Amino acid sequence: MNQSRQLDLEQFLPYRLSLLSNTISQAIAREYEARFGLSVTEWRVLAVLGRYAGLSAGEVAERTAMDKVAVSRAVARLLANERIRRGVHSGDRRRSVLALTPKGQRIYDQVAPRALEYERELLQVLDAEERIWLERLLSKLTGNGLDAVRRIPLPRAGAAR
Amino acid sequence: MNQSRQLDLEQFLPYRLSLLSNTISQAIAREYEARFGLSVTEWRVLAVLGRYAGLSAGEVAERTAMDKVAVSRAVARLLANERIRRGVHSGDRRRSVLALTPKGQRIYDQVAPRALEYERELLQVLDAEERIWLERLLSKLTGNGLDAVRRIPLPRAGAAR
DNA sequence: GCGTTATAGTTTCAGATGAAACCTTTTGCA
DNA sequence: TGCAAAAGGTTTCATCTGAAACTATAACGC
Repeated sequence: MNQSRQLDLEQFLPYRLSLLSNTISQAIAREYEARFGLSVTEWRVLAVLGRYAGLSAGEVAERTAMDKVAVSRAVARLLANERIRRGVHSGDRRRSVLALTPKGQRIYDQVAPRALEYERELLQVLDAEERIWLERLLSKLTGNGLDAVRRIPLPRAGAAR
Repeated sequence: MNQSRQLDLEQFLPYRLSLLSNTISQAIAREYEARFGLSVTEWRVLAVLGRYAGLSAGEVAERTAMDKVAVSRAVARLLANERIRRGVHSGDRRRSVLALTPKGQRIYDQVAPRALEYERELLQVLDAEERIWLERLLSKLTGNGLDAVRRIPLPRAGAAR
């Protein structure tokens, strides 16, 4: 990256990651929106429920790394479109129990293979060895890397406001 | 990644990238905001101008991968706080000529090393070989990978709306 | 039991965002 | 020249977003 010292945005790791990630996400999001009227948040909820029916809103939030407000809103829209249904947990009436409707299932069945195709296409520019490294680097950065970043202390104020 | 077929959000490359990128960005953004009252967009503009004084708004947009609306707003706020100044290009009065003020420069001088520290901290969990691969993978994915994704054709409608 | 605290989820409010419309200056060209 | 089209930026509008406040239910401590 930067051979350290001067900061160059184009070379700055967080910036590069953000650029890569946003470009990919937007390309996919555009298609979800155009074909199914699905936002990214709705798509994530759908994807998780397609795999694990019966989750509560909170559990969906965990698995999608969305906050509960975002989940609540995505769920509301999916319900309005009858793509999911909501029941109440027996034994805890605060908890919801979410699952795809047949309509939601049909959308999921179309969207999921599409998503995998995007992934395949992206990975296709990498050879086998590179893919292994990618997996390894992603895991390491997501695990230890994020922990390290989170441990960085805020420096003493010095407010240059 | 997915050994293909079933879609599992946690294993899905675009999702993992987005998660990693957002977590890092948010950690840094929180500090910019707390210490300098800088949003990410403002910070990006500042970073680019700290390195290349005299750019126009459009040139800033290119280098930061922000759209011109976002740049316009970030510039407006930075101007209001007297962190940058704006001149008019001699010979093209549509064009702006942006540069840091001394105040902006002082902030840049504090923020830039901090940004590099975040990057260092993140990279610290990787050994030398891994860093080389990271560089290589990022370049490849950002170049060919994104091209490949962009080439994916939209499938015939089939609207399951 | 019964008040206090915690948890699941929704709503509100205020700020951020992107697309499209807009204004101004410049460019291309008949 | 003079006018249509393009380019640099800004504003508007409708939507999205997160934090904090709020509602309803459940769990805890006595």
